[in-house]
Amino acid sequence: MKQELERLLLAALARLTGSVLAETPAAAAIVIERTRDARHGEFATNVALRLAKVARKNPRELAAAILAALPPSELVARTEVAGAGFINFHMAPGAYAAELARIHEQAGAYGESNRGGGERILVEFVSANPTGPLHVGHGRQAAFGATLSNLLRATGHSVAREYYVNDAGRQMDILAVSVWVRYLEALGEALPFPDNGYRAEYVRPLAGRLRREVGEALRRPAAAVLAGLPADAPAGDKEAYIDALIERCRAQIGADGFRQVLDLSLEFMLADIREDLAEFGVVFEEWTSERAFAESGSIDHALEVLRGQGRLQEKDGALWFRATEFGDEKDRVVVRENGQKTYFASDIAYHLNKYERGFTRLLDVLGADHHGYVARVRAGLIAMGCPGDCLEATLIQFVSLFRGTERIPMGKREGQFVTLRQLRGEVGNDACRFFYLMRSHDQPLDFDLELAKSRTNENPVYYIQYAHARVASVMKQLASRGLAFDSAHGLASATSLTGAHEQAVLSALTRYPEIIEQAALTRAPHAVAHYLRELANTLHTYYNAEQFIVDDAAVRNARLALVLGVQQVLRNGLALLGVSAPESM
RNA sequence: GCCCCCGUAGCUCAGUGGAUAGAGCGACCGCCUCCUAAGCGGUAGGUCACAGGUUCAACUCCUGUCGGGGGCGCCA
Repeated sequence: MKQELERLLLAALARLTGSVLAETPAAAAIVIERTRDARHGEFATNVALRLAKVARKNPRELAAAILAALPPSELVARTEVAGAGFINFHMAPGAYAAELARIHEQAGAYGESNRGGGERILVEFVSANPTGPLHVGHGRQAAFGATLSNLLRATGHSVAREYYVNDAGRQMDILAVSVWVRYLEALGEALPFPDNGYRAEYVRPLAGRLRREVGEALRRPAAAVLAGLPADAPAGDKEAYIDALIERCRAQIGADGFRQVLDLSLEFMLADIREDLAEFGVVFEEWTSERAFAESGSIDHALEVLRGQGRLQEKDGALWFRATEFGDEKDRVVVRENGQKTYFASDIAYHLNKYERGFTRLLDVLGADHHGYVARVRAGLIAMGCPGDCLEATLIQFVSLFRGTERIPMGKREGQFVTLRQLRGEVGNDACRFFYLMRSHDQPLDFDLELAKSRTNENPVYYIQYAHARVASVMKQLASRGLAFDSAHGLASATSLTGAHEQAVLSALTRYPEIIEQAALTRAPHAVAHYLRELANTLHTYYNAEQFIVDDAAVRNARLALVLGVQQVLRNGLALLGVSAPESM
């Protein structure tokens, strides 16, 4: 409906071009909104107010001129100039009936558009280090990234979802050495666990697996492992200690042995993460390994591009990227004194690679702690000749778990650690996805386990699912009375849906495409969650106020067509969120 | 020191520069002889942190102040 009005307005403005207006405004300048107050009609636009200045006319006069030039449409019952110069549109009942018919016809595709014009977007999300299971914070990023991808697809973008696996670097070494120490322990060697190691429980089964695979081949006496190592925390430096321990491990079991432990750990953790996400309904087109990426020479390629642009500089034995020339607050090291490429070098190389693969928009879903990272990577991209605005980062604020009013402590390195899997197991996937998406991403999330589990009216997930199930229940009731829904009859009679409740339902229902478009554009999946609650509310209200299964066949079929339309839209919206739409509850 | 996010009803939060700022929960009062009461209706509850600025129009944009949360300083 809104699109039709936009088309009409644009036509009117084109007609006025040359006389009242110097030039036709861009389509993007036309803003049509739902009205807050039904007395102002269903839609309103402020174009006259916005164009008044350049047209050198007073807004109300301009609005009247626009209305005079507006092509006739059977969807619009009446228009008016209101207030300071708003144009209000009152829709004809036939407009809603036509939209309802469209819902029935398009079914699962209702709400989709091609606004994106096939733009190629790469959405990178989760990308958690494979050094442990996903925790509840990653869960929020997973739900957000998956739903945002769904929204972008629904609005006509070509979307690829990607997980960047940080399988190179020191954290993986620390995991490997942690596994090795647990393995030695299991074989009876007495040695302390490193302060900076991965202490959590999931490391032990990894050690068990290593033991099954290699037997005692990688066993070394504790005395040989520990001899001459610096002191660990608290007396010494835990970083220095773990680095020394990693070196000792390599010396004791050889580079191949170390690699074996590392690969086994990596494979195990990655399989765990992949399975966890799949069970959560989150899938990726691509899992990019940082290690494979580096070995392919792509980082060197990026550094060559930078060098070619004259953006690199040697200083203090290290190689620097002059990021300050691109708005970053300081220059950045890309190759350290010891010859190792930095994480930053690999990051900008990876983003260059995305761009070179043909993606014109790189969307990173990141934890809120990564905010400093964005300006750096953007600076790198610009320096390498990519448009800086192709990179867009969405920062996801943190999640706190509550059991009622009691906060559940979390910490990654410590033993206590609430995983996504534990959370899903406790509250279920549906509540999990919905609760994660209920709040704006830049709002910290307090996730109440008790609320998410409760089967009461306090729980918004069930409220929406119940509305869907209720319609299914009505249809069962219909069948049990020996009646059938006549779709053609119902849609033809839909102009009779003029009651206040019916109007409210129709109004909410037909907003769906607008919500989807807006949510995709502003990267705001929570708008869908809020909308679905409102739509469910109109359905429940209508349900309480009216009988749907009545004797008059025209009324009955029209009402059923309406509630089936609601059910369809609820199903479509829940699908975007990754929440199931049950037939009964 | 620098950076990011937030400040809206008792609580938790919505609100792409528009008309009288909304929802849920909590509180209070009502509604099943009826398609699922996991539901519905009503009442009460507001200096949109504060001060300037931009604008025909500011909860919304800009600057500053105060308050809360988080991050950064060749670590990944």
